[in-house]
Amino acid sequence: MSDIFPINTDKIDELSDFFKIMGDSTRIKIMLVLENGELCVNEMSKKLNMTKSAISHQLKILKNAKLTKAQKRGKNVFYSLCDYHIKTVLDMALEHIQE
Amino acid sequence: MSDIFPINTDKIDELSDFFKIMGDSTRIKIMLVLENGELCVNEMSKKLNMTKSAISHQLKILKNAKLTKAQKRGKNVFYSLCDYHIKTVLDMALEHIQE
DNA sequence: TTGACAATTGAACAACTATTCAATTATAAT
DNA sequence: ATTATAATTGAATAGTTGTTCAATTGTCAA
Repeated sequence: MSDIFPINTDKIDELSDFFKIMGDSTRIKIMLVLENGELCVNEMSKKLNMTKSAISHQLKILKNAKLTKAQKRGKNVFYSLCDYHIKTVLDMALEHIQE
Repeated sequence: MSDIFPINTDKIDELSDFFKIMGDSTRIKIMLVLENGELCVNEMSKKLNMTKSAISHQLKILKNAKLTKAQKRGKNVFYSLCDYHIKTVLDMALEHIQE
């Protein structure tokens, strides 16, 4: 099957996995509030009006996907975006939906 | 909640819905084989080694999302990508995962 | 040490999704 | 008309996923 594709099956899975992670409004919101700089779980929880647990679960997914990184300081864990590249993808997609 | 975001909640839902549709390997494969030009369901079914039914179900989703369009000629229905813009998003995401 | 706050964790539940299967529609050829 | 091929459809199933809830861990202050 791989001969008909310009990219192989593994890459396709990586691609769809990446989009799967982007395909959740809670995770999108988290990434958007992190665009202005790092935030702890508590602050995100308030800004997004969701439980800390729900946020934490999604942060774990984002961290595993290397989209966010965490830094513990005192009682708090501060999260930030892993790389700025992700903003380009978000902007690209935004451009697409509002054409 | 909308005041903390640069974009409103409806746009966020549109964004995540878009990524949800991209977040499936079958649909990614379909879009990739369509990059070289239109194909009918039968041809896609053979190229992707999947049943026509499975392909057809996913094509319906892609069509509803205006990512593909259909044109009936004789017994066949030929599908093609709606706009070239989607290729840019795919390439962008590919760049992201292989950095 | 005790109490309060921050964050994580795992189980449970409900909601959603992709594929399969069988049946159906539609077109073309004999 | 009948047969064969192309495609769609809906129901059913199995698998996945996001949130809630309760319990737990870790840290700081009194």
